[in-house]
Amino acid sequence: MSHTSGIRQAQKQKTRRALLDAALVLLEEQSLSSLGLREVTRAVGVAPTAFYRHFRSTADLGAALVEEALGSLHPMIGATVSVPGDSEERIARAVELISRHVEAHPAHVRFVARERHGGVAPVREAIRRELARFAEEVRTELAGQPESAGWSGDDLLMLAQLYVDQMLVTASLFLESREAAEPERERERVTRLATRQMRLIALGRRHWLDG
Amino acid sequence: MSHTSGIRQAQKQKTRRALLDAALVLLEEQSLSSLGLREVTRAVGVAPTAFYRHFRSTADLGAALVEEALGSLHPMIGATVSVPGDSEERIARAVELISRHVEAHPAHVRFVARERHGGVAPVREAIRRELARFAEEVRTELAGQPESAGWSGDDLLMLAQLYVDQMLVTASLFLESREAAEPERERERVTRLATRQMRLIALGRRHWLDG
DNA sequence: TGTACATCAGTGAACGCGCGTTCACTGATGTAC
DNA sequence: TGTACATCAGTGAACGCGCGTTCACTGATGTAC
Repeated sequence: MSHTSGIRQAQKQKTRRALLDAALVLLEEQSLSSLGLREVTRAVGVAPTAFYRHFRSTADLGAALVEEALGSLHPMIGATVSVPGDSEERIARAVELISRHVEAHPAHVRFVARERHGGVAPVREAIRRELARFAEEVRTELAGQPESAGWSGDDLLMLAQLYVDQMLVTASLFLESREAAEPERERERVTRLATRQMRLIALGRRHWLDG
Repeated sequence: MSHTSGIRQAQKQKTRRALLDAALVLLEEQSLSSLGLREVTRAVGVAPTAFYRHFRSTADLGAALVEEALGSLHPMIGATVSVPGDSEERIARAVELISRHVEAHPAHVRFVARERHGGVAPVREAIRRELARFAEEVRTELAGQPESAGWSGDDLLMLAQLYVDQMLVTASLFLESREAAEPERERERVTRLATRQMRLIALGRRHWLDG
């Protein structure tokens, strides 16, 4: 019947998943441009040649990881911006969401942070494209808020990009906090820092049209 | 006489310089964790074993590059923050300085952007330490400005870190602009974007103590 | 349901290649007298 | 200034190793009748 059900397809998906997961683990300690095909298959327990049934190269596997990692970031960014409440509540909730996302998907976050400026051009380009899409979506969210009355589309995109970059910086700090001597204390320090930075940006936003 | 003059020392320094320069060129297209010792010596035209007269490993060479790259970033950051004039003039001058720095040291900027979250832990750590030092210096600069009256040291550091991250984001955008279809147009777009983002942050700074 | 054939995910041997590292060396430069 | 010895940046051969890729294969799963 279906081409995507059946025992054979299920088994193939399972192996593919295992390759992606093994790669994510290996990429915690190295970058994509030094990741070896044999390393990945060895970690999974299949023959090196099995790799080619799923990916053309490790760069190709990397492209698949971009889609997966930014797919998981997508709902988080949407939720971060569209949270209800007053400014202060929204900021607290946004920082909380970023923190939870890092706890839930540390390998994905690390991968994006590392490969965003990494040595594999197509992967870098794929991340750049996805982040540009995110910024557009954030702009659309922002445009719907009463605080954005009178803003040009251009200025809204400027603000959206500032938010997206700030989210990535914050996510990266949360990631590093996991390896600190006292992770919980460090996580709280980052929460406090990110909250105040967001607050300052929100203040700037509020007074943007003052002049 | 001196241990650091003499023909032998001069020649050694020249080879060391050549190794660093060759590495910087190679690192435009890949990351440190995949850079090979033989690659570097081949590019310079010396035997692979000559490498060991200068560095223990490519990671060690990377650490030397951190020092060099952030040493060149150091005066730029100081100049960016301590420029005279009113807020608008200072912002324009700061963005201009970042743009010029990227034009003058593109390989250094790329190296820092790439390896800040790269796969080589000691290099990552060295960059983190240097950027923390920069943030401290920016805080000191900010503390001397009249706009900072009434600010806590903690809040000033928060703002300094926001500035440092924003500078790196902007530098990275200028770097990417060099590879755009129309580099000059793209550079102007980035200038306009970065200027407005800095302006928004400056607005937030001005109203930080309002509440 | 049973049979005969097609598909295709994963195998395992083999390949040529470039890697990092070792070692004893060479010969120009430096030093002591 | 000249001589005799020490230093040490760079050499070149050799090593064992893991890499990516090829190829013909196997055998479980899928399909047609």
